[in-house]
Parts: sequence; C-alpha cells; structure tokens
Amino acid sequence: MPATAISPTRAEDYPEWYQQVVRAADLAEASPVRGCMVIKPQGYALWERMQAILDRMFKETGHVNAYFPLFIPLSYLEQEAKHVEGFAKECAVVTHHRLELGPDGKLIPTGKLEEPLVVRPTSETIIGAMYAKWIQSWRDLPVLINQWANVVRWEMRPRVFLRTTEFLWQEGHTAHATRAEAEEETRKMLEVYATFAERDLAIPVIKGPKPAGERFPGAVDTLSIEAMMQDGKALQAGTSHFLGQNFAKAQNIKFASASGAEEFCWTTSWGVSTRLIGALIMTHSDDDGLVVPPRIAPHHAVILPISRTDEERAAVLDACRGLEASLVAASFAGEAIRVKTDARDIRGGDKVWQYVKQGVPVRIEIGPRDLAAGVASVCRRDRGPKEREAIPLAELPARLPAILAEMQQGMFERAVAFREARSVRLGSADELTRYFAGDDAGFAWVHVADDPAVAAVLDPLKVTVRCIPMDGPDEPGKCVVTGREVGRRSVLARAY
RNA sequence: CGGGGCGUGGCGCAGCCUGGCUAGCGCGCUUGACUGGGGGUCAAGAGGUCGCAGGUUCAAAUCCUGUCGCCCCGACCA
Repeated sequence: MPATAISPTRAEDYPEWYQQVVRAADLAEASPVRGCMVIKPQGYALWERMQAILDRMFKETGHVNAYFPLFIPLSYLEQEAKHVEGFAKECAVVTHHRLELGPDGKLIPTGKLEEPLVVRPTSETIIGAMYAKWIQSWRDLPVLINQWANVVRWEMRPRVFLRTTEFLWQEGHTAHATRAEAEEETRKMLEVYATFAERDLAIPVIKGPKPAGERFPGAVDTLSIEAMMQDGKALQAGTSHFLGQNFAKAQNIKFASASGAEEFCWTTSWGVSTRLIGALIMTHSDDDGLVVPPRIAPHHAVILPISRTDEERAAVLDACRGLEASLVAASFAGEAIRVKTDARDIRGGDKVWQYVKQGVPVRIEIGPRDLAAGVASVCRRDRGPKEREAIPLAELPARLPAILAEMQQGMFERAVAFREARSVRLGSADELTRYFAGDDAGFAWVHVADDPAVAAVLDPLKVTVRCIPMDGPDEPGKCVVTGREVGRRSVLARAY
C-alpha cells in the first residue's frame, strides 16, 4: 500500500487526485449518458445537507419554494437579446413527442413539435412569463420565489460536480417595485451564500461584482463568491444577479404603482449548484481522501466495534449502541449529533480506511480493551490517520460537540491561511505575467479597469478577473493595463 | 468542430507489430482456513459476444474496410 490512500497525490496530479477522491468516497460516477453523472448516496447526502441548510436560510429571508416546468418554449428564450446570446449554444432541444417502432425494431422519433422546447438551462424566461401574469399591482410585490431543480447546459468539457451537462441547483427569482429593493435583495442573497460557504462549508470566499464580460447573460450586475481551491485556482461558488428591468421589459412584467403609473419590475436571480460539492472536495480534502466539515457531514461520527470472539462482539456492540444513544441526545450546531454504528462484518482495517476516504469527521472505536477501561478511542479526520485519543465513554457526549466545533473552526482557518499564503498584490502588467507563469499562482490582487484591453492581456495567461472584492478597505490605483484610475483592486486568477 | 489517444471479465491492464492449443495478469468479488486495534496470509472458485458490422483466411482479439463510443489537449461554461 502507498503512504497515502489516494493516488496520485495532490502534488503529483491534481485533476486526477480530484477524480480519485470522488471515486474513493463513492460520491458519484460517470453514467451512460455523455456528460451526465450519477450522484451516489454518499454524494447525494452532502447535497441534501446543503439543501436543508440553504432552504432554511431562504425561508428565514422571506422566500418560498415553487416549481416551474423543465421545458421552455424556444420563443421564450429569444425574448432577451443577451440571454439568447449567452445560452443559445448550449441548449438541449426537444423537437418530437412520440416514438414509433421502425421495421428494423429501432425507435424513430415522430410527432414533430410545432415549436421546439428547450430543456431549461436556467428558468428566467419561463418564470418571468408567469410573473408577468401574476403581478399587477405594487401590492403584489415583492415576489420572492425559489425553486430546487435540475438544469441542462450542453457543456463541451464535463467534469464531475464542477461542470456536467445536467446538474442540480436552486434558483431564486424575485421581482421588486424599486431598483434599490432589488439591489438590496441581490446583496442579501450573496450574503446568505457567503455565510453558508464560510460557516457551514468552511470555505472562505471573496464577495464582489464581476466585470462586464463575466456577467450572467442579461444581467445588469453579477455578484459572486469566489473560493480558492488547493491548486490555487478559483471556483465561482455562487452568484446573485441584479437583472435590472431587462427581463421585465423583455417579458412585460409590469405593475401599477401606488401613484397609478405603470412601471416595469426590477428582478433578481441567484443560484448555487451541486458544484459546491466540488468546491468542498477541493478545499478540504487531502491525500487520504475526502474531508468533510462537521456542519455539512451526513454523519458527524461513526462508531466502530472491534472484537474477535462472539462474546466480545456482543459486549462491544452493546456498548456501541449505548454510546450511540447518548451521543444522539447531544447536539452540535443546533442539531442532534448524527452518528451511526457500523457493525458490518468486514475487516476492521478496511472499514477504517473507508471512513477515512469518506471524510467522516470523527471515528470512535470501541474494543474489549477500551471497554475494560471505560473509554473509546477517538480519531479525528483532520489529524493523522494513526492519531487517537482515549476518551471516557461518559464524557464523550459532552466532548464530541467541542471536538466538532474545533474541527469546523480549524478547517476554515486552515483554508483561509492557504488562500492568504497564495495571494499577492501586484503593481504592473509585467509582474502579472511573471506571476501567472509560475507554478504556484493563486489570487493576484491588482488594479485593473473593466476594459477589453485588460481581457486581452489576461487571455493568453488564461486568467480572468474573478470579482472586484466589495469588503474591506482598499486604496485606489491606476489600472496596470490602461493606466486609468480605479477605486480598488480586483482579484485575478485562473478559474474552473 | 480542430489535434492526439483508447475500446479485451466489476475496475486497471498485457497480448495485436510477426494470425495458430482451452484469451492471460493484478485488484475486486464468493467460499473456507489461519488471523485479528488496522486496508494481513494461504487455498479453492465464479465471472469474457476481445466496442459493433462486414471482409481476407483452413484459422482473427491480432490483418483490411467501415462504423459507433469514450478519454486527453483547445474554443464554451454554475
């Protein structure tokens, strides 16, 4: 066996390491359908955790869930010019509605549709069409709706969780009476995403608007949260768009204001996807596999009975069940401790390594020796696989939440430290070129104007402006390309 | 769509150039024994239309033609 559970290591071959982590943790696998993945129970459990937490946060901020159709009439997509431009090239199109058995036993599509249907790449247009019907008066506003759905974008280069043809996400769509209110909504939801990423996923993010070229098709402004992966590349982890009145005008979403005037709504949309699972993997996992922060972990801990004889087994299992019951009664982050006892009849070593590779935060082993001493051997996923601490059984319900809290905090701090260590401030186009020619490039904080000339310089480096960070103080400076004065630095990086 | 590569048990591969016994190997799986605080050892066993279609031949995983699919590198992207 190699020294690490995952081969190759991050340093040896980062993209391959990522794939192997997904495989070793049994999160997902390729399907017979090109570019589409099967999310397996272990992977789906992570998504369910994300859904549960986010859904609560959406409701707490006044949103409600609804569901809109998978199919969108082709003509709907044509309504907003930039939107068309942005999505036309990557749509799956339904043109028929029936199959007929051919003479050779093959099925032939027949029943051509008068108007083709597009499988939603995003739902702005179909939802907008409904909003146009629903909204008549200022009293109908705001409309604050979210939907959990799947979408299809015919991407050329799929990559599990990061970019697949079909993916799961949530998309919030809101309509407001005023510009200020819609802008406030856009910022508020970005804040929800940032809080979720940092507090629950332990992924530090940078919040800020995108330059014009990186905006969502049809948006006036796109805000994003950007995270750094362990190879120094950026991952857009969530976006919140201020759509202005672009879609309202294209789709006739109007209301009568308090003064009786007819006005167009101001709309927003915001979303995060199963890509967050990819972000989670690439932020925390190590050369032994997946590492999951406790708050998002489907199981906080797993109890592993160790025994040889049948008598030992009975006693040990009994102790495990007892411990499980007392742990479930304890809580972490406002939720009951999620723990299971794994009594499967497979080799102990196999079992341990399975959980290491799955990233379960805490492993609790109980064998005859522990039982005699009234303790359990506790191993943390954020420490070495051999490191263990004997903790008295009676103290565990109180100690475990503290350990989980420490792990959660530690993972976040570690990720922040990593990002800071691979962030630089650069003052010239020359420095920039040299920096991104290096092997350990990360985030470069640079003064750049929102200008095509900047993109021309960054393009050959395969670098993009990730966002213009909106938090914290920063001094103005001259754009390193155009020389134009800008208010603050942008974050530049290679991105997924 | 342009450039490169690959299709052989569940997974990873060898064999192909130079056609020839019953198509191999590693991992995994099943069963048993020995083990037992760490993915152990040994033994037995299950599992294959060699991507598909045609052709050449006494004989094709191997040679020829066609075809389908996948992967990697580019353009696109949550």
